[in-house]
Formats: sequence, C-alpha cells, structure tokens
Amino acid sequence: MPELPEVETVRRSLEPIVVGRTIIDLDVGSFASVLGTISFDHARAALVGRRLTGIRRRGKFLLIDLDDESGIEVHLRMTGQLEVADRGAPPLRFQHLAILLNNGLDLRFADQRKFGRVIIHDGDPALALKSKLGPEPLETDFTSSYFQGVLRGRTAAIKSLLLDQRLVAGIGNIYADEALFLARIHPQRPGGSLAAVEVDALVSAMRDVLGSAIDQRGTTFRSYRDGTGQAGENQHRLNVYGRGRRGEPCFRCGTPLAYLVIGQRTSHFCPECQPLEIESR
DNA sequence: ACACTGCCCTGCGAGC
DNA sequence: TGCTCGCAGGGCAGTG
Repeated sequence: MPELPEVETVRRSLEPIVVGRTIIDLDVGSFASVLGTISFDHARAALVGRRLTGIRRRGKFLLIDLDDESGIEVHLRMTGQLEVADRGAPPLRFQHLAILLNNGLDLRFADQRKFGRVIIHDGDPALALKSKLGPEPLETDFTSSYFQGVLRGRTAAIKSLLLDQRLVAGIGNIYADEALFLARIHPQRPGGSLAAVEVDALVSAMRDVLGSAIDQRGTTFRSYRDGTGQAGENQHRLNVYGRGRRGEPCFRCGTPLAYLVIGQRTSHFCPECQPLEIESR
C-alpha cells in the first residue's frame, strides 16, 4: 500500500533513469481505463515526442513533468507499481501501460486491483491537486500550530482525520497507526480533544515515522516495489500495523495489541500505551 | 463545512 | 486437497 514514503522511494529511484529521456511510443494493455476517460490514441498523440523534464511527488501522487509544460499524474492506490525495465524484458504481472523511452527502457505501470490511474494533463498536473491536498508533512509549512488549527472543533476520530488528504497529504493507514502509537494517542480520540502537547507529539511522530520509512525505502508487504523493482525494508520496523489483529505484544509494554475498525479502516494500537480516556493518562 | 457510507477491484489467506 | 468467503483500503461521489 504505497503511502508517502513508498511513493517518494519510487520517485527517487526513477528520477536518475527517466528524466531527460524522450517518449517514443505507448503500449496499453486490456485495461484501457488506466488512462481515465481519454482514449489511447489521444494519449499517444499527447505523449509521443515529449521529453521528461522532472518527476515530483505530492502526497501519494507522482507527477511527471514534460517539456511542453504538460504532465502525467500517477496514483498507485493500493497495488500499483511503476517500474523501469529493458524493452525486451517480459511484462510485469498485471501490466496495463508501458511508456517507451528513447534509451531502450520502458516505464511500466502495473496494478493487480485496477484502482491506480495514469492521468495525462494538458497543463501542470500539480495544479489539479492543489485544492485536494493539504501540506506535505515533511515540509516546514506543516507545523504543530497549523495542525492544531486544523483539528480545532473536529469531532471525527483523529485516525480518520490523519487519512484526510486535505488536512495533511500522504498519510495512509500504516503510517497513521504508527504515528498514533509513537505519540501515544488512541485512534478513536476526537480530533478536537487533543491537547497542544499531544498535537506536538503527533506532528513530530508523523515526521519520525515517515522519515525513517523513507530511509528504509518503504514498507513492502506484498506488491510494493520501487522504480527498479526492489522491495523496501520498513516492514521490519513497524510497531503496530498488522500486529493488532494478531494480538502480538506491544514492543514498549508487552500488552497484547488490539484493533478497531474506524471509518472502515482497521486500526492497530496498544490499549495500554494509547488509552482512550484522558482521565486515566 | 463536516461526518459518514458505499463503490471500485481481485489475489490471497483463513476456515471448513 | 479443494472449495468458498471475506479481507486489504485510497480516493471519490453521494447523502444527511
């Protein structure tokens, strides 16, 4: 499940290989809606001959900039993969699109569950995302006071608010659970009930879990790979995600971890380290 | 504006 | 062993 650290790892691994290359053709598989509503012919007309000038990340979106000020937006959703391979190499399993480059390499998009998309924009793809995405949690404009303002008066569970991309961009289920554990905050606490010190701890925990996950080149459970097909290592560093369902012990206190479904997402936490009642803290 | 639900999609692991 | 069933969940549309 690619979240900010995984998407950033894909970006970093692709950047030196694809930037500066020119698109010579496209190859689409049977799943035409990977391109959204535009036709394959339209996509080919828009992309062939374009040079890739950069690759950026915004939240969980990858943005490929082209030399005519247009761009491509890629979202991997749950099981998407974006990988570079030699033209002669066999296609990826579940491959839906290949962008053929002038250096003998193909940029390939695969997705087992067909949730991911490759969207071609006439202009800067970042503009389309501007209204949908909050600040980047690793940038300096994501401050504790900003987040405190965002949470003020909110009654929804903090876990759900962390997943709202309009409030902060790039957090998914794994890193939301990990950050709440580090900050010792129960996932069901109403967002507006967090004290200033708790928001401080949460903001700092988000930075910690995301930063170290990038250092580990992402979390690989099953399908996630970087742009060269390499798995990440962060799955060995997780404190709670996936462990609550199995009732495994908390690494901090030994209490069996628990899980709850919040906003239709499984939330793993330590009932001892992350109490729901503020009075008992 | 906010909170919440249902939808998309399919391989895989659990259970029988 | 072979089968069925439900889980995994990001973003978006739709409802109240």
